[in-house]
Amino acid sequence: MVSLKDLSKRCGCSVSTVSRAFSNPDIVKEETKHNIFSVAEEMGYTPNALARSLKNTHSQTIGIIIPSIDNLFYIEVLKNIELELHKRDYKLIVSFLQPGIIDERAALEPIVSARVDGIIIFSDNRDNERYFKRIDKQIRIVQLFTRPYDEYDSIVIRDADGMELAADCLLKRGHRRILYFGFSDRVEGYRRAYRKRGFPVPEELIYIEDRPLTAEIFSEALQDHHPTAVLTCSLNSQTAIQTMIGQKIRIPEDISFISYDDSNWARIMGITVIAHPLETVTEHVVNTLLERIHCPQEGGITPVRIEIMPYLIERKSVRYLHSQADETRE
Amino acid sequence: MVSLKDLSKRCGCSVSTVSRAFSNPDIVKEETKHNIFSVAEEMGYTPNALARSLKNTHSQTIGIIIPSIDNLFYIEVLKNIELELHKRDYKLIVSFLQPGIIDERAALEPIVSARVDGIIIFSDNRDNERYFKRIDKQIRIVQLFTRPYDEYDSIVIRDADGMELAADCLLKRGHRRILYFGFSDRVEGYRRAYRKRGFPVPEELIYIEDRPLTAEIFSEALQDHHPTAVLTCSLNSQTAIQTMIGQKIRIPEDISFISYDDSNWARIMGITVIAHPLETVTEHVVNTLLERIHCPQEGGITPVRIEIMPYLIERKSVRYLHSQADETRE
DNA sequence: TTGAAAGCGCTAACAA
DNA sequence: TTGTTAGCGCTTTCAA
Repeated sequence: MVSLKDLSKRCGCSVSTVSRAFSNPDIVKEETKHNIFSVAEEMGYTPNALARSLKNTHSQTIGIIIPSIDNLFYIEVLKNIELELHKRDYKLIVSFLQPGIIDERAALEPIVSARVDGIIIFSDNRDNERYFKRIDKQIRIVQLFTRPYDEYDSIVIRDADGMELAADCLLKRGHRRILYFGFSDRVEGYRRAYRKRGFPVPEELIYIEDRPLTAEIFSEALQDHHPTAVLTCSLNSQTAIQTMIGQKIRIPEDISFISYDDSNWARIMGITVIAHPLETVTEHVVNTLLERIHCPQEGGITPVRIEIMPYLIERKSVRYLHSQADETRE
Repeated sequence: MVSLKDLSKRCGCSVSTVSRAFSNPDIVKEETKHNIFSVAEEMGYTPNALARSLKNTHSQTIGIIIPSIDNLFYIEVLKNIELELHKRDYKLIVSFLQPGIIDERAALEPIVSARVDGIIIFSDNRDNERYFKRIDKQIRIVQLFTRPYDEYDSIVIRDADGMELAADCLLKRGHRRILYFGFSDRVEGYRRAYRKRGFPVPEELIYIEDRPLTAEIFSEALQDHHPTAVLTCSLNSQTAIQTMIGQKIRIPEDISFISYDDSNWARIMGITVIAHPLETVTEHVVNTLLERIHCPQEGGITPVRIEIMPYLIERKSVRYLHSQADETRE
């Protein structure tokens, strides 16, 4: 590939002059510069970012590690982050996790090797604490959606509050028997919604699951508790809706439904959801990371902790329950 | 960050010995090697891929450019390609296109600058032919799903054949009035299916659209033609299904439906689809690309052209139309 | 305004 | 088995 040296030969000037023409054009004579540019164009020169990065101590590259969880939101976030980084002249190295095959550590290694300027992670545990500690402080790290490490910057979503929003939306419409399938860290919002309205929390309707929900478990729960509404998280929501469709349960006529996390199918089917502000997330991630990179503060860094509030998108999956009588009739 | 030089000082040997310990361990004495490794571990050494790539002439990096079309299949492909590349010690630089903001050319530049060993593109035109021509032959290019450039390797899907599969599935079940919304390159399959069964092709039911379908257009078509079945492509499918849900049209009781391209929502809603073999695609892309990289054949390269056959996934969105009588009753 | 020279971290040919 | 040396393509002092 054509290098500065090749250009310099054809231009009859030194390599440094050619270099300056690209990286510091102001200090080189118009004429020389024009000549260099036209020769560069003619020879099809593209700067070698590898060499440049080696010399400078930044690579204009960010690494991101996407967990295997099949959440479309991650992809939206990925896309938006890449778009924003591109505008700011950063490249993105992407690595996906795969349980049992590619773990965080395996994903991290090539990224560190590539001497990225920053890394975006979604870790939900400190399993690789030792490895993380070894990553040079030069490489900035920001945690997205989770906060296992106190020492890094983080952008997280206030999921419990989001869940409260969802539960309250249902409560407000007269629902009392709301079946909950989700993570333990969010259930507090569900309980809070009941308490704030002065209703007893129906603990028997709370299913805290760390593993994906199955159609069987869901059907059983439906039969056992006769809920008027269902509130579930991401992957669980898919199982729930699929099971209900299979059983010809109409939404919202038979059962009302809110899904935590927006998705394509929820939009298509008119399911009310709790969504996350994509642009806000992107903005915070990129800003936080790049600010750290451009203004490196050695020594005691206080990690930035940004919390983002989810919001409710009302569609057509929640029915208004007028009275207790109505509820009994279900 | 700690370098080979740092290690060599602490180990009391030369930089080359340390280098060999990592890249060619067989030719360095056990003892020396062990010492080097333990010191490396202790000092937290991670090889600098930038420097290595500069010296060698490959970067173990592939670039991929994802079009803005909101097709989940691209993402699945992306994920699988990354997973496979990771296994083979390649990193992936991802760039998304954004109409009017980031075009192919803008996406390509940093990737070429990063001196990737190969590029995966989804171009559907030759708009950037001149720029492509300038990309050093050292960087291998493979086109995925489309084939605008004759001179590069390509992996494409036999979409017309896939469409024939879909149309025939409907025809077989007694449907004759199949509304088609899709791209012009696939419609031939639709026509072929009719012809093969000896039915006249209902040209009035064919809507060839290059722009996304709107709910209005779709509703009108439904009213005008009273189809018994609908056959649509990717994004059009979403509009179609959403419109039908909105109008309380039952699938398949009122109208049968097949969507070209599988998706999450299709799975959830039990929609019969034409799907693409993800693993086959991934395998071919990665193999084709890496083979080219590892066995560079200078001079007249005959581009590889791989065609992949889509397949039908039958779910529950196609109804059996027993007789003409049935059809009239619709 | 330009050039010469050193060096970023690594590899590889050559010599020892 | 190891060390010396040159060089990948670039930037950046320092000097001219």
